[in-house]
Amino acid sequence: MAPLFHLRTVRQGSFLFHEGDPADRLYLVAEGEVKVLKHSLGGQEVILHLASHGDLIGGIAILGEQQYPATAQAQTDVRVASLTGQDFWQLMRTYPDMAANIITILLSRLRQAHETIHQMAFERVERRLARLLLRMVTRFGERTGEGVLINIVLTRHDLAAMTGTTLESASRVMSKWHKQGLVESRHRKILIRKPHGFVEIAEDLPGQSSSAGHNP
Amino acid sequence: MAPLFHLRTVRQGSFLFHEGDPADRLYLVAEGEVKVLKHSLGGQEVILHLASHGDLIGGIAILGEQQYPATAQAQTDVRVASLTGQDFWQLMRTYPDMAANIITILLSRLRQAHETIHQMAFERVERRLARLLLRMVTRFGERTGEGVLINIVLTRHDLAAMTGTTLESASRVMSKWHKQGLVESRHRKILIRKPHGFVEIAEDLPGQSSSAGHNP
DNA sequence: CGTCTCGTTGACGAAGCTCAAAATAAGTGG
DNA sequence: CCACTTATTTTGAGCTTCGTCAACGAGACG
Repeated sequence: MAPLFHLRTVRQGSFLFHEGDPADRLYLVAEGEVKVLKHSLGGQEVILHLASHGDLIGGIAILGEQQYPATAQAQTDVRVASLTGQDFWQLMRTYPDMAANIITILLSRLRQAHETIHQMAFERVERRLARLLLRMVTRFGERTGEGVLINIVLTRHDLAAMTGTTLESASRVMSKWHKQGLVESRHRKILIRKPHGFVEIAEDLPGQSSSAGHNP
Repeated sequence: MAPLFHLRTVRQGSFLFHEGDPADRLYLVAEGEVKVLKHSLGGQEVILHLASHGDLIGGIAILGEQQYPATAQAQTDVRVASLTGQDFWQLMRTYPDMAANIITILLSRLRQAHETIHQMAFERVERRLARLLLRMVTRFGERTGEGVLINIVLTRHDLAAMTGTTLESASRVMSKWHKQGLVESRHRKILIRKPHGFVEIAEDLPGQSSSAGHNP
């Protein structure tokens, strides 16, 4: 089993692979965060997935397709195991339980992707961002005296790329929320002061702020 | 093996399950087309996937989640095999090669979903529609004397739901293309007269029509 | 021939993208 | 610690795409 794997450390900001590269290997994330993204012609990006421990990246290599359809970049320092598509199948045959694991992972990812499509079709930027922050809170949130800190570096650019909008729009919304006392920025990280406020925005609860119903 | 499966025929328009239903079974499509969709509060819908022979529907049941996150509706008359999540795992254990199959299917689906997210983030309605039609051509296209017929019933509503836009916008674009002699409607089906025209729209080729470059 | 679904078209407005510029924060080397 | 450089964020103004509301036309079907 050992020889099939190839362990590697990737520094923050480095790329595991770029869209269009020959898809020869797939990666299992052991530690850290990897973002999977796609670029537009104009240089903007969408983040399709933020992978953590146990996640599969570049799975397309399993299919024997020619090229990676997306780019993978380390969001933090990362440790990964990489293997070829062939070795992957070998591994599945040897340890059938792993196949079950992979299926589970893929199903979750698919559900998440569908959720994103749904949101992009129907929900406006503000709400998409609110939902994103709530998800980030459950994944990276740490209680502090002042609120919940999302303990990962997230720039406005990242937020925009994760919600399918522009840097400017993301900034505007964050800035508005800051004025309302909902969030705070702390060294590139986001501090949520009133988690409940975001639930109100994400779902359609009244809250006590600004515009009430949108259903005239 | 036989007793694990439960074969069923579903008539066009009927539902396999609705979003929110208890997710007790998953389905393998034997014949016909099933659309997987989600509704907005306002009653609009997005089509997340159009499943054909060999496809997996309601896979979420495998995870043991409580509810289906989407709705599945027969686009044509359909034959499906259904089984419980438990039986699914049983099946995987008995026929490990099936696991490989499922992984392959899920990876393709995930790639497609990512492609959709990318398009919704960066591309405008017209181009999304053009790409959709090209995909439909490769899947359901049949050469005829007048062009390529997409041999499946697709209303403007369907087109809108598949591209994440509104019925009106889809209609406007189709109508414009009709005037340009690119498409024709034939009993709820779409006839593509100039496939190459769509490639020009989908990619960013000049063609000889309307607005040229958008990159000033 | 009436009814129903589907498609077309127009007018209007708003969300959010683009372009532009300035302000702030974060690093860096001395 | 300060001066300087670079990255990030904020904010404004104008404009475009697209969604919304509304009305009408056309085909299908009993």
